[in-house]
Formats: sequence, structure tokens, C-alpha cells
Amino acid sequence: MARGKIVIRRIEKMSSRQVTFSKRRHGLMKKAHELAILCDVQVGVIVFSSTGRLYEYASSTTTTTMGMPSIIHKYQSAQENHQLLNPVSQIMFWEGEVRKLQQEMQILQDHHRSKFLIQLQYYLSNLNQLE
Amino acid sequence: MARGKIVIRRIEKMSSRQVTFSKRRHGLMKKAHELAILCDVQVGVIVFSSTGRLYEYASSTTTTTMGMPSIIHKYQSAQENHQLLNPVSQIMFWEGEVRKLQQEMQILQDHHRSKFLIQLQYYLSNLNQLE
DNA sequence: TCCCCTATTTATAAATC
DNA sequence: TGATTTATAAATAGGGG
Repeated sequence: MARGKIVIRRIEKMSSRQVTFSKRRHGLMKKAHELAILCDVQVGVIVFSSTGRLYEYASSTTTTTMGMPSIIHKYQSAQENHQLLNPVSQIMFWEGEVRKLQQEMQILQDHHRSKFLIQLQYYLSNLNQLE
Repeated sequence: MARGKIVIRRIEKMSSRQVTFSKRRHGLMKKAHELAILCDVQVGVIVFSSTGRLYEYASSTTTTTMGMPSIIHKYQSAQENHQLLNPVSQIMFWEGEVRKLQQEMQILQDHHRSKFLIQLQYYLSNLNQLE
């Protein structure tokens, strides 16, 4: 949105992606807060970075102090009707959930493995320098 | 932000508040979506209007399609889990989550299998009576 | 309610420090 | 890494239909 238009697709360069994440995350939280105040509504925002770090915003209105838990609870009751899908699609849903969690776990593991390897290389190079 | 600056406080005039709600709600959802795509992260947004109507956005990333239920689940687990544990126990935690989901799925499947068997017996007995 | 218009304000991409 | 700058893209307040 500045110094050049961009297309909305995954930013490939990791460092730029990190910078943009920081900026736009702040922007999003600010917008969420403004919406909540200006229009006196409840807003909840949850963001998970690719490394699994959690960022959140939960509004309070003039009438109630809604933390994220209350907003989630309200969301879930609002959705209860929807939960009554037929058995087969229910099972398929949970199978999907399991797959997603497994994939995420894999990502976390890869992430930490590479971090560990980098550390190891660092220590080894230090050792080499001491010799 | 246009035709005059505004201060961020509850808009008193109901009709303006409604209009602003509609505009900014769209803006917020769009920003959430852009953040999710650009930075390849999970984003969930929940908004309740003052009349209790629900508006939501839940992102998908390149790796996973996370609906709001998954995001909420992850949020709740992250809170319980303290999140500030070391990588290894974090991974162990998620492994536990996967196991739990798998067990749930198993129970669901067993349940429906037994229901199916009961149905089958019922039909069979009907068939027998016809003979 | 929703769309259009457009003058302004904001958000922010890219560069620089 | 983070803070600051700045040129530009986006969002939007206010008004009209």
C-alpha cells in the first residue's frame, strides 16, 4: 500500500514476511479495537504465527467486559445448531481435525529441529575456533 | 478518515453507527484475510453486533484449512498449556491432543458401527418375520 | 440496508539508518 | 533485528440515491 502496489499472496521472502506480519498484525488489532469502540460491539481476534506464537485481541463494550473466553463461549452457543450434522460428516470432520493437528505438529517439529541444528552448528563453530 | 477526522469513541447517532459498523466490519475481515494470506498465518475474527448477530472470519493457510472451531481449540489449548513451555513439551502436548482426538473419533466410529449393527439386526428380524 | 462518490485520513511497502 | 521516513495505496466519513 505504499511505494508500490502488492498482490495478496504469500510473501516468499521470509524477512519481508516477518516485517509485514508485525506491521499488519498491529494494524489489524487496531482496526478491531476501533470497530469495537466506534460501533459498541464485541470483537475477538486470534492470530497464530507460523511458529505457534499467539496474538489476541478481545474487546469490552460499554455494557459487558468480554474477554476472549466469553466471546468464544458465545460463538460456540451460537453455532450449536450447526454442530448437529449427520454421523458420517461428523466423523469426517474429526478425521480432518486430526490430520490438521498432525500436519501442524510436523511443522512445529521441523521448525524446532532446524533451530536446534543451527544452534548445534553455532556451538561447533565456536568449538573449532577455540582449538 | 475521510471528509473529516473522527475520534475513536462510541458513535452516538444510531444510523451512522450502523453504517460505520457495516463498512468497518468489511474492512476488518478483508485485513484479516490479507494478513493470513500474505504472512501465511492463522487468523480468526469473531464479531457480535449489538443485536447479537454473528460475523466471522477464519483463515486457511497453505498447509492447513483451519476453521473457527480448530482455531478456538488451538487457542484454548494454548491457554491451558501455558504455551511458554519448551519446544519438546510443546510437541508432546500436541501429540497428546492428536491422541485424544483419535480416541474420540474411535468412540464415534464404534458408536455408529454399533448403531449400524442394531439397525441391521432389526432389518434381519423383519425379513425373518416375513418368511 | 446497500451502493456510489470523493476529499481526506490511515495504513503501509520500501528504503534508510 | 527494530525505529524512522516517506511516497503511495487503501480505507473510509459524510453525503446522496
